[in-house]
Amino acid sequence: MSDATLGPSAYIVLGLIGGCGGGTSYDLKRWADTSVGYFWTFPRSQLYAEPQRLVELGLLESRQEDGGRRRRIYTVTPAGREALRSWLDTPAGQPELRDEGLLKLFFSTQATPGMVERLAAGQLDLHQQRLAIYEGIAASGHGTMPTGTDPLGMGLLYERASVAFWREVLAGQPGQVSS
Amino acid sequence: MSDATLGPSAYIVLGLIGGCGGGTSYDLKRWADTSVGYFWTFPRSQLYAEPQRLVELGLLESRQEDGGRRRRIYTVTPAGREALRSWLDTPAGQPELRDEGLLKLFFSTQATPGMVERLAAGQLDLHQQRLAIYEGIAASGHGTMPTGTDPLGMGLLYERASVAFWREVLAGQPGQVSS
DNA sequence: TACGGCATGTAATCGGTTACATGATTTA
DNA sequence: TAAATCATGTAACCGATTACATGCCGTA
Repeated sequence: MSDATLGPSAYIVLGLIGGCGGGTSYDLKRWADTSVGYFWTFPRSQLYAEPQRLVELGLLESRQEDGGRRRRIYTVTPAGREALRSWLDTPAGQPELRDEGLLKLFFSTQATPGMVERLAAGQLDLHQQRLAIYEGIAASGHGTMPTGTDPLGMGLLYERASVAFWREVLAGQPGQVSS
Repeated sequence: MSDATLGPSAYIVLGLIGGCGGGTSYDLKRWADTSVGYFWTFPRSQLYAEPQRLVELGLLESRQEDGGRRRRIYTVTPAGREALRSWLDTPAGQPELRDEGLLKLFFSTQATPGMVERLAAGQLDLHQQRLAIYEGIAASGHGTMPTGTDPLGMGLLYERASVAFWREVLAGQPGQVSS
């Protein structure tokens, strides 16, 4: 039971469905997009494949509508709830930045002149946008899910750090316009 | 040329070999472990498979030793250098946190009592260790690769933010020992 | 020359991504 | 009722991870 070899996305599905008391793959997509999707994305098709796997493992139950779209509505089984709890209690490993922008910065000595400046400007822009979104959510009180509210806090810290970092990189480049 | 559908690991290989003027898969592993590996990891076998793909694409050349271990030594071709440059000049996308610890925190309302405290303690520990490593590298002047030195700066900011964050989470939990 | 560990690779599997394809509702 | 969009899924491919398997080299 609770085969330890499930990936994080399996638990995301379990957690989302468990937290909302059941839903369809399409529901999952919408919930994810406005919550966990800010720091962990995956393609939509995953949200169709993963629940089926979980049904076969006995961690989810699916009920199919008769008429209309005949969509599948998933709910978590007791075994599923237990599997989630057990995963939650397993110590998490070291997270990785895995930032393509940093990667490019890392290899920038092999690049065309001016590349770092362009990169930094682009990254700065993206992080500022994301920061604005997070600040909006924080100001409006909360996200959509019943959750320990804190991950947003880390998001804010991370985006602020990123903005500061890329601004610094940009400032270190020759030839940037003073502003 | 320079098929735009190569993954980041392909460019890591190109960048590492390009930066060091050639080497074996084993060399790649060692270089990666002490540099880019701090924020972007992959299994060792990837460093054997990826170069072969790149040779077929004409981005790397391989020369095989005659005697001894008969290992393959890779060097970057002009086309490879060009492909790397072109990738470096492509704007990078939004990075994701993809932090399993945050994921668990996010779903912590469905967990066993005390889980958040255990999680936070574990994460705090990991981040403190990693921060100490980065500070050591920063103090000693530099890493092993000829590179734009800056990614380490982001690593420091990120680890400091993480330490602050998990400390905060821990402080918000009932029942922790005061220290 | 035997042994231990360093070094080097291959094979099989599997999750994740892209691309494709269709049906249901709504609204003009 | 036609068009547009929302919603729902499947199929095929490919990169990445795990597991397996073996060969060289220094040293005792």
